[in-house]
Amino acid sequence: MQEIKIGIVEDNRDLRETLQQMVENAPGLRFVCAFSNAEDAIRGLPKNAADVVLMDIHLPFRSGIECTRRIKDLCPGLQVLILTVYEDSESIFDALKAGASGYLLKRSSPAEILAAIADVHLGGAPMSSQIARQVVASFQKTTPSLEPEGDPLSERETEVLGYITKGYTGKEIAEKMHVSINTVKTHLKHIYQKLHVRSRTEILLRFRGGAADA
Amino acid sequence: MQEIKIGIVEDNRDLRETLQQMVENAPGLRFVCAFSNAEDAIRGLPKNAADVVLMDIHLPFRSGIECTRRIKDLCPGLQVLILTVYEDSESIFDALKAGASGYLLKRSSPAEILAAIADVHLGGAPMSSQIARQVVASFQKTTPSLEPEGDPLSERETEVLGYITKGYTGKEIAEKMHVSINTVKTHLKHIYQKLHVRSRTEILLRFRGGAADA
DNA sequence: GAAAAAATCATCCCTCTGGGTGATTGTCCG
DNA sequence: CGGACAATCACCCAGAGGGATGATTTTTTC
Repeated sequence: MQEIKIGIVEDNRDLRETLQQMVENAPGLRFVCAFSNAEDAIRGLPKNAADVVLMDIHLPFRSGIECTRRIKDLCPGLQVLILTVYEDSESIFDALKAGASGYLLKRSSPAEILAAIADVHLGGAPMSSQIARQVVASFQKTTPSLEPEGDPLSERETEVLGYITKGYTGKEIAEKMHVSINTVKTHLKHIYQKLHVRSRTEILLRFRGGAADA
Repeated sequence: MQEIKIGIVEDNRDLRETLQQMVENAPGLRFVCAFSNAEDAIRGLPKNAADVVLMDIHLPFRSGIECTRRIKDLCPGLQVLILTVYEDSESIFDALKAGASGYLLKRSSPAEILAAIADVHLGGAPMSSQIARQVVASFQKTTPSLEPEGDPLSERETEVLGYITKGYTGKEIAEKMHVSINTVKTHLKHIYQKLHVRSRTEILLRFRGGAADA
């Protein structure tokens, strides 16, 4: 197998050089570049054909998350491994959303770090199962309950809601349910009231992920 | 710490009894019930206050995935750990969507199985990093490229698309972008042409997950 | 049996949406 | 310079969407 080419983005000089040496001494890995800040990385990384980038999540100006987003935009094939001190769910979560493939605690042993690099290069996504759980949880929200606990939808209303979330128009729903368009509209109004929304669009937005933002 | 109460759903008698013995002999775990098919499990599990259920993914009639969905519907707090022979991405993926908290290969060592149970009970989601990667990938689709490779959206169009996916109306977008509603409509028309859709609804459906179905 | 909730349908009204057509102003590139 | 493209705006039109109000029937519940 070809050597895995490694880039490093880390503002702490000691850690950066430690990582670099670790990579240089590891069989199967080749160190190709290192940067101490996001700007340099965004400019420099596309020129160096790295396979995997170790990215500190805490960078001076632009954060590692923003940097990850930009890098993945420029080089979609490149794998980003987030380096972090704390298992701060929030930011790791954001990093994954930004396109990171996994993450690594800075206190990990060299062996763990090398294993994670190999893992990510083989198509894995190294992460603790705590984080995995959060990702899975967010993932499962693609089919959430959607009921505001106060006023349950009636059977027919639930049915209409199902069609709405699948993108059917009012007319199509009326046909499928063998009722008039007016009936569908009435159900729809009740659904809107109960879910506190004012349009199908709002339902579609709630359905699968209020987690999406820029 | 309180003992973790374990339920088992597995049609193969040998494996079921092996698992049961393993649980009974493990400190910190207590075996509470076992079922050989989905129907019994769906009826019996709610009565037994288990914390974690080991669920075979291949069950005779109703699959373990469907069973998981039902169980999670009846007992949302209960954690389901999928048991599988193969790392079949597709079905593991579906199981996670159905509400499973993680999965376990049947060929895992007793130590690994016990570790996974402890993990899931502590809020983790045990899974191989290969599966984690797939979950992350699906997760990242919340902000997909959406471009059909043929005709890239212009800068302004991309901007409008961004607002659309956040649920803004045409009028609101016009205000935010400091242009007339007509301009927004024009951009919209071009976006529809390029993405081959005919409404915001279709965009919302494409955006985040064509993976969602009943 | 009476009250409450669901399901059914209708009519009016007004706004938003999506499609068609066309026009003007830039800018970038050969 | 001239063509291509992006961005801007306007007008028209048909239809879908959403709000308000009201009515009838069935089912459920007390």
